[in-house]
Amino acid sequence: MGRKPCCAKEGLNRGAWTAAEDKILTEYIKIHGEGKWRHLPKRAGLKRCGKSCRLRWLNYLRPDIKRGNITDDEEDLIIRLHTLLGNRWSLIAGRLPGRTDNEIKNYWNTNIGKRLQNGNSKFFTTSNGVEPGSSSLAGQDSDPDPEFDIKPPQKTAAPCPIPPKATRCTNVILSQELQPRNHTNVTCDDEETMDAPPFVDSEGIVTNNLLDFMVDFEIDEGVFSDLLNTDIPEPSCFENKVVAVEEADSSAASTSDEQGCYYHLSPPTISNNETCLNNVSDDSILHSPEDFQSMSALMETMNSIGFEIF
DNA sequence: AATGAACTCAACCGCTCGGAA
DNA sequence: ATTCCGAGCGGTTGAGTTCAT
Repeated sequence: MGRKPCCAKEGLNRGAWTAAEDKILTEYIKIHGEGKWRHLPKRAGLKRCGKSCRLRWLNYLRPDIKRGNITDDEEDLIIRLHTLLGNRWSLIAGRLPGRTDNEIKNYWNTNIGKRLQNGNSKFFTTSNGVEPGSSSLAGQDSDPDPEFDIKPPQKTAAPCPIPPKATRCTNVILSQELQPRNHTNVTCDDEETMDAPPFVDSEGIVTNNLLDFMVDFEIDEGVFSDLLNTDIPEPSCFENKVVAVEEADSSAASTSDEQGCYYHLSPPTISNNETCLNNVSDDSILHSPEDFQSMSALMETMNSIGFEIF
């Protein structure tokens, strides 16, 4: 016996909204504001469930909704953020003013996802600037260029560096050569870093290399999604160099508190030394378009929240 | 022109989370 | 500590539209 659908009540309208219903809902929200969705239909005189009203308002009627095609810039940003965040559409939508999570989700599923399945995207570029599989968007059916054997983000099983739900981000590793100044949310923890667990890369290979040139910071009570939306008042206080984000092996965390929520901002490759960091924008250190994809996505995101990237 | 396939996207569904009681 | 409820999220559905034959 499953749960009753919220619109199961007899007499409620379902399906496409009429112009009249839109008008009623818009007028009501203009006067009374958003919220109390469950009671809204009755009070507004709509034969809809609250959930349906909420969705209609958020995805279609809101005045700040941006209509029209997704621009190239927006698409690039969607791809970058998806690389970073996975299918967290609302979070992605939050970075694209006027776009809704539903719209982005649909766009991804019908455009970008499909294109990536063919190993082809405007976003991925080679070191010489040539578009991988540059057969263009129109050439969706063409075979992917083996040189750019991009593994597209899987619909469900992709090992996204960020888990599906917002997770506390307890540790951020930044470049050592630049010391942070005081900030309310960030504390430097050099001593602990020296005793920090070895870095474990995505292949499960343990190395201490990163600790040679990384400093560990703790973000108190930080949640990664919050971090992405944070307005950092004094970006210069960080003066850091962030390269990429990678989930460390949670089993390497020293306390149970840290397990399952332990992240490193790290270079895309762990085999290089400090020069890797300094030359991170040099494509030569990137081993695959995938590296470029994830790194660029992170760089842009971190840059947008005030981190200095080089 | 007719028809079926493919595509798009608004809407729905089930689930989770967080706050209030 | 537990339960309830409102709200929000991501996955899925299906009606309408466009495209190909």
